[in-house]
Amino acid sequence: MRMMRRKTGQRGAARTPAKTRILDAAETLFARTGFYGVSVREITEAAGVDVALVSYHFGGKRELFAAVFQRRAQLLNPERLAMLEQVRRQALPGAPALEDIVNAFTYPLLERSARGGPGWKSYFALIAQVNNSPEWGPILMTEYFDPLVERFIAVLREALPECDAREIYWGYQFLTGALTLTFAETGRIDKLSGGLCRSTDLDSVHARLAHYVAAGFRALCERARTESGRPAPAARRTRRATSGRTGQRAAR
Amino acid sequence: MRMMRRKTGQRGAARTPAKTRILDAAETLFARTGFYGVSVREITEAAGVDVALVSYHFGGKRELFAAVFQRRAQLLNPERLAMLEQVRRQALPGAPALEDIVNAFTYPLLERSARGGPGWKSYFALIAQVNNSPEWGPILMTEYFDPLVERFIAVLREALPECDAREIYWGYQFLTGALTLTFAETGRIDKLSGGLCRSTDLDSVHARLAHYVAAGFRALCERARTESGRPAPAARRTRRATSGRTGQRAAR
DNA sequence: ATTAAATTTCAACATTTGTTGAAATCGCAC
DNA sequence: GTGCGATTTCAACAAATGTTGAAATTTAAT
Repeated sequence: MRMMRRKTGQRGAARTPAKTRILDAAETLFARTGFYGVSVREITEAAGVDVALVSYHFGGKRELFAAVFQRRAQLLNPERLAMLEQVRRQALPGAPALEDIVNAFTYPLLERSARGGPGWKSYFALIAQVNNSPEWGPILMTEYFDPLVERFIAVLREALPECDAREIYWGYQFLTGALTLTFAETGRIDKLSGGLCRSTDLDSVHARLAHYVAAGFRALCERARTESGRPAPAARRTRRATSGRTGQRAAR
Repeated sequence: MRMMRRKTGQRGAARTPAKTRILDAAETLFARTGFYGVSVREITEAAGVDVALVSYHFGGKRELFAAVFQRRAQLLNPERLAMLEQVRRQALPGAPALEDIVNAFTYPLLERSARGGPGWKSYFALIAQVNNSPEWGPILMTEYFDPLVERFIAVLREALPECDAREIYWGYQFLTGALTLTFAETGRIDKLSGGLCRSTDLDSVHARLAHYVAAGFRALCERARTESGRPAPAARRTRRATSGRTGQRAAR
């Protein structure tokens, strides 16, 4: 006889499969207190599922952690890549504006975190922690995001052809740092600003980050062009602060 | 009867007190795998000290964590504040350059992480994690750093008098994100750049970050000034990407 | 040398940790 | 229904968790 549909539906019901429920619960809890801050039992209880199923479905706690990380990455990255290529295509025969490149990098993330539901929100909070973790960062971020990042950096280089590659890498690093801290949504900016800004207001971030970062990139390239004379490690100078000469403006 | 000298050291020696050794070991290990990733026993074994001493000297594991966090913060912040005031004084009767303000914020940190010894390095890696943790960030960062941050933001506002305060708060948030990810030293930029950039090369960061951030701040203020007409949440726009008009340069 | 306080040691505590096998149950093609 | 593989349950494992109280030791002032 014909089986009924499947999925969550009413009646015979067949609720979401255990594997998915575990991933969902793990996502939430890992985002809250990190890998070691949650026990397998807490996860399975939150998922309404037996403890042993973690080993059965994933092999172990670490593999579950990686699975959580991978699940949404593989949804996200193709979309980001497509957006990047679209931006690139539209700018032909020239290179796209820096703002547009950065935007293709950040927009799919900000959009899902803002309006994709609580699962996405947890996921990005988790990324914020992993990205800043010496233990997990080099493993998970590298494995699941670096191929995409390399493509982005290539396009950035096209858009800044006379710029030393190192400036681009550092500029990208500053970008990720700013972006991931935003995802952490610790509420610190709320307190600092007395409620004027809200961590959860990712539209505000979307309106600002690309401008901020693009200007930063340009400043780095400019600096490299004009200051190439002095190697500029600085760090000795007890008295004068470093700056370049670009900044006197406000003091005049 | 007379006991022999002490223990390890030769002569009167008086090796570092247990409390300090615990803090040192905890700093290293917490930085590596976070609060839950290390047991009290691992810490005390690394410190060469009995387990019970953590409870005796600090009260418990959580209090130890906070103590680690506080120890160097109280060394750091007065110095940063002094540098900020010095920068401010030198610029009178005008306001300091943005680069100099940012530099007063970051230089004491970068300098210690680069040349202050392994303890400082661990400390900043720990900060990177705490700053991006929804669990600890709002507690520890706020308590130990926000008074200082408020002063910095006040000076930033002096330097950008016509700029909406919100731009400054967001600009600051992007700055901390970029800075703390740098402290994490995950080695990701090393792989990405094929060895061209090194996470540990904080002099490179020092030479770049202030320029990047200062340019970012200016771009935010400029955006607020010119785009105030459209509320600019965007997020719809399928075609045109955001950019301003500044970015065409490379495409020409 | 005597004393009292501060520090360190030791052993044990009740929980909780991740993982595992064997049994039970389910889904579904025959 | 029968049978079979996939999934779930249950109970238990050894190891590790943070904390504590009592005893031993060290430290420093008298």
